[in-house]
Amino acid sequence: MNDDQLHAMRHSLAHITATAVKRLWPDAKFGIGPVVENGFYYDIDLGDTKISESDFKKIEKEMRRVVNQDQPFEHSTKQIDEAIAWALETNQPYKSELLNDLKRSGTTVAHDLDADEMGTITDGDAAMEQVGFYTNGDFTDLCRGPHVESTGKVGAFKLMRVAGAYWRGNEKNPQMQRLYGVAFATQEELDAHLNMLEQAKARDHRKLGKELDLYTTSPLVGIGLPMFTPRGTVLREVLSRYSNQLREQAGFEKVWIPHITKHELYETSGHWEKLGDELFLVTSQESNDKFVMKPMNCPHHTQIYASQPRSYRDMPVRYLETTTIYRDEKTGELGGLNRVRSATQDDSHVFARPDQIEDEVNGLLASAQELYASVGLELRVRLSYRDDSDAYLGEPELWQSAQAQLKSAVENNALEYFEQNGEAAFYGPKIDFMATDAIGREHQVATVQLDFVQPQRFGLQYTDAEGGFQAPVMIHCALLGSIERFLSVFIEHTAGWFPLWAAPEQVRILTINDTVLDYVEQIKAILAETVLMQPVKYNELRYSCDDRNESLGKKIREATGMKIPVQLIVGPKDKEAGTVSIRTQGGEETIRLDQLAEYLKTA
RNA sequence: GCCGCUGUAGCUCAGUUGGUAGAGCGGCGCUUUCGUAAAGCGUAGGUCACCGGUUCGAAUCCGGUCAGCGGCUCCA
Repeated sequence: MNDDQLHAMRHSLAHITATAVKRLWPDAKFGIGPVVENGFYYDIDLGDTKISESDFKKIEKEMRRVVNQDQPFEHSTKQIDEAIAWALETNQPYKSELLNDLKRSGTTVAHDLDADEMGTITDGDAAMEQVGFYTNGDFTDLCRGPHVESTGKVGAFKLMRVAGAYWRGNEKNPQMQRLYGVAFATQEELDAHLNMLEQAKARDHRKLGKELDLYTTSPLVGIGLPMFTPRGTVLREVLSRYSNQLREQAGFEKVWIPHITKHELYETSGHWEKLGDELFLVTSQESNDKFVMKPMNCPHHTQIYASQPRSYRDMPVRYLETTTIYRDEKTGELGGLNRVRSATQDDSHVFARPDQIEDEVNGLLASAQELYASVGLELRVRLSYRDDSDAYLGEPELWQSAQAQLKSAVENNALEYFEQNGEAAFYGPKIDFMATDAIGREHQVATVQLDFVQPQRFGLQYTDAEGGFQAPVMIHCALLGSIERFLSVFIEHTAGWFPLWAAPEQVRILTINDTVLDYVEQIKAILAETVLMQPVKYNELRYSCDDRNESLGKKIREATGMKIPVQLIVGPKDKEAGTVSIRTQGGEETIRLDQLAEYLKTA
């Protein structure tokens, strides 16, 4: 089956869903019913009646009945005014609205329409004379098609969920109920899809976050404000250390800034307008100053740069800081670690001369590549450039040179990339990194952004060789992005089986009985001296010992449940032979105790 | 913020048409000292998310609040 056929099939299922809903609720008013990834949906308004998932059984049953009746999809056309009359007669106000838009503009696509006129009645000249309809059985719908021949030819489907959706995506409009379904050509493909969803659910970072004891939330603290347990904190710190280490090797220096500031900082930077209601305000009982929680770090860092005069010989100046920003996101958006109100960035800012952009970006890209290779995520990048509009600030020549330098750096690093004009921020071009995880999902992670505007707004300078003053270019970069978001990706990518260097608990000794406790002390002495140097330097081994009075089977079960990468099983035989039995995901092996440190360092 | 669903022990979940709670795991105690995914016995845990209403009586019905989940919208 090709994509067009699959599309027709899914689209036909949207009609069949509407047919079934219309049979069950004859007063149903219909919005639109398009094809989406893996399936389709239909927007429905049942007035005060609400469909819930408990209704799916009977809707699906009715859908199957329609499918079994194998009703042909019959195409027909109506004159536009005739069609509008049809919509009024059949009490379908949403269809009527769409038809009026078609008549006026020849399209129903919201952003192609005049916002004021959208959905209003028109009686002028028609931009479109005739509109298409499809009829199956007793159900007729305004539709461009195409459809499969008849309702019997739709493959395997399943209703998935119902959700609120505003008519035409506008929150001022009535909210309809959106009925989602998935559909595939065969039952096998549907099962495979449902299976993939199960898998995704099994590795959901919110589930694993609890099972592996990584982070928690509390209604007393507030939603979107996660707290990290000792295990989760190890992950945060080891990732942050790695990210920082990569940049420290490239000449970055750590700085530190407070988490609140007078709001004037953002008036100067230009963020005050832009971030508006996303800012957390902090009231001072001592002064009249208006303070805010920092929603970003760059303005603070500019003030460190500005704290002393700079020469062109000092450039570039590179600052690095892992620190938390606060944004008051809409509550309905928050959840897990993906979207939070307190996000920790492994942030860095380079203040560079324009001719240094390529070298600096080059170094950052190399760091990103090393980091993502270590965590096993595949990267590709998007280069976002300006277009010809005047929405961008900064000299066009500077833009041109900077964009060329970015591209050159990307090519130099042999990164897979694509370019988009018109996607740059108003203050500069950027590189966004997309990482593909183990089950094929793509996530936005690191970014490298050039900034021509903030240096100007803050009046940053350096003295050039002729004794004149020049404005530096800022290069913003976060390799992990937000540590919280990165962790959600990392957890789901690894399904909680972190690589040895990152695992919160790397090694657990499991004893078979109490006769080996003295031997365990010898093993612990070795582990205590073992320090991993790759990929993170000075990564002291994190280990524990389960010497409880429990069966070995149970200890293995628990350690495996916690996804401890290396389990050392120690019994009388090992003690006698001077060995340890190593159990990993890859299998079991026995090595001599004097080989243990080397084994772990090279694992 | 809006719509829908959900909220019972630390965890996973039962709980009939309304008659003030139950299992497994986990915890604790005792016994057992065991070789690759759950040893045996005993025992303690709950203001059924919270607040209010209906009722002789509410985990159960109704309303509100909070939180979780799925979407919409917003942001990139």
